[in-house]
Amino acid sequence: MSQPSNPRRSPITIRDVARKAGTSPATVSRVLTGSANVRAEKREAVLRAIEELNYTPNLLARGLKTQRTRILGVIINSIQDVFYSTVAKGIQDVATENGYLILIADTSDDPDRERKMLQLMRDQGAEGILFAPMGGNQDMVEELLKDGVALMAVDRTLAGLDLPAVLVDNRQGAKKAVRHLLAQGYQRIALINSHKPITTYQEREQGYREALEEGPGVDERLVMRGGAHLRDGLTMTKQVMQQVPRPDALFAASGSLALGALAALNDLGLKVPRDVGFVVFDDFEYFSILSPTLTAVRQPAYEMGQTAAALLLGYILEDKPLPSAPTILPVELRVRESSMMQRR
Amino acid sequence: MSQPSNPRRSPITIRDVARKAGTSPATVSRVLTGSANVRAEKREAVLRAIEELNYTPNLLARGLKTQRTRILGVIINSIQDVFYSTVAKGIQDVATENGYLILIADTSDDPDRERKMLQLMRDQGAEGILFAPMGGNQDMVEELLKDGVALMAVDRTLAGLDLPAVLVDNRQGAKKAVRHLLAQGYQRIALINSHKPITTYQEREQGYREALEEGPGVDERLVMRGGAHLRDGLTMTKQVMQQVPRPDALFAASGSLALGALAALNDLGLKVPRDVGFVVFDDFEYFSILSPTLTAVRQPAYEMGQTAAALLLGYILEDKPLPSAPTILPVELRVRESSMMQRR
DNA sequence: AATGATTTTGAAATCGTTTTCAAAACGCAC
DNA sequence: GTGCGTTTTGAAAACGATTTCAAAATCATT
Repeated sequence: MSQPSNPRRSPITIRDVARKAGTSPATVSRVLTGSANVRAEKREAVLRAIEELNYTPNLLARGLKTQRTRILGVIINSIQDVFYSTVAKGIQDVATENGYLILIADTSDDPDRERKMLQLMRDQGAEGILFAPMGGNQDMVEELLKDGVALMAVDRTLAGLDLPAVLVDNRQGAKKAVRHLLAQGYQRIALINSHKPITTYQEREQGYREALEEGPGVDERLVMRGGAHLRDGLTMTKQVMQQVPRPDALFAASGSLALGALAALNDLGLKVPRDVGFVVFDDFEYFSILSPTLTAVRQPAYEMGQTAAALLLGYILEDKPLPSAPTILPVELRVRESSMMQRR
Repeated sequence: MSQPSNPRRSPITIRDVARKAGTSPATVSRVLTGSANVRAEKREAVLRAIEELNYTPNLLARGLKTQRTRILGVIINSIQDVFYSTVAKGIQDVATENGYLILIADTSDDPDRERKMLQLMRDQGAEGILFAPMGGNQDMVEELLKDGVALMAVDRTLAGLDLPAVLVDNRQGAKKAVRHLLAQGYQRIALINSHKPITTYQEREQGYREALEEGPGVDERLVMRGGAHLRDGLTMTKQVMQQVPRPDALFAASGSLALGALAALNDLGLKVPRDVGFVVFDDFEYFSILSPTLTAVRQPAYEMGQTAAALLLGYILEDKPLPSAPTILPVELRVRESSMMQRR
């Protein structure tokens, strides 16, 4: 590996400031951090020198010494996904409010990548890490927790570990959605879900089941599980629509699955909501300008990021204990056209 | 500020490894970095010790000494914006390929925030910074360039500085869009644009003008400029639609402006494309499932991030010179229903 | 076996901060 | 002016790595 010759960091250090201000680095540090009092005139000399030299402290050096890097790590499935990028935005906003910067990485739901990123962020000195675990790394997570690394699960969690977490009420959200379809008069409600062992999908399915059990009961032939991509939603939907009698409504457990499902219905020449009612978990902005507009479960993504970051920073900065039970945020059903049964 | 007592970083250091392997830190460092040869048996002892102690080097310490932090900064307008998060994804992918992690921050197009973030990332040891400048900080950017900080503009740039940049061909894209409308038979094509002094908007307007000058000429009353938000698109559209004779087509200079414009047309009871033709700069995934589907200029966002990061890392890691002229990526017009004039 | 050339090694300096710790300066009372 | 208690200060030791430099060990050659 060649030794690159190009950039040099700002060469001015705390010694330069000290020299110019006619004092020692120790004193400069004291005015920098306010950790002890320094005589007014000296303080001003230092401040002046800082100003004139345009000095800013090297945060790496400071971090090395103090363990306070003011960096938080964020690991999510995909940064392009608007749900997660909204969560990230929430995290970022409270982070910068506290002078923190965020390292971000996505995993594409690959456990090895998650592992690598957890390690890397820790080594880079992140004071805390917020992540949406996809399972498969419980051993490492446990290890990290034991080592005292400030960890916080967002959106998803890991069963069996007492990992601090901020989640949304997936079960309740799904329940609301399905109850709503039932109330509209739909009877045979299919679930388009992912089979991935991720808590969100599992909880949504649970909610679906609970709602149906209050009424007509669950027909296992209508419970579909597959990949998490659009194309998976498409194939599952085509398949489930072959049942006789045909399902008269669909509950899609995620936005991508929903888009696939809609494409499938379109291919099959079925109209929403006339032929099939439709509700989706997760509300994208444009669902309200599609036609038909889509009934959806809205998740408080931004708030989730905010509260997760606030709790973690409270722990890091003020030693506030992290809640031992997950914080669960309520979701909201946004009723739109796609679930409005038209009586014939 | 209270001294928090909670976490401790992994307490095992290179000395521990050295001790366990019966050698010195220097040698451990040598096997860690491969910077010099060490006798096979010793190397193995070291490797074994590393393994057993589960040691990973403290990257802060390393970065302090070597200036090589393996961190890149990314500063964009909004991380929730799918265009920018796609750019970020492109950056991230080549970053992690090279063992780099990215610090990310958004600015909401606030110059002060941009300033602060540039400074912060530099102080945190970012080896390079990719950003989409909104103007207003040329002084600082110039300063940073002079200090030898590896900077790279993405999507937008600053005139007058020779700032390395990777951009898309906004002018050509707009030109294609407007030419297409003209070819479809539309005559009075209005522009819904932002007045912000950001290069992308300016170039798009330029392309619009150039295309019209090839044909019917520019009618200044049809050139609207306002804020960049959905609501601004809405008001501008309502306003421009009062002209007599009414515009028969709209070119929206951004996705948000387009959504506002569509809402306005809807309010006015005008149908696309029957009453007004419609093209938008920037293609969102769902434009192809709206009805009507929207004709749009697709920008290679992911590729833009990739090339920008690749160029910057080439410079940082291999001393490859940065191109002195901006790299300009081609865009593509995706023709869909909204621009299809129906002959009556 | 002795010599010199070459590799391999470890002690110590360094990166730029913060933080002890003990000395210096100050304030106040007599 | 002396003495004593406080503040204010700077020298030096961290933090955890890498790198220089010279000594020690190895190898090759005779």
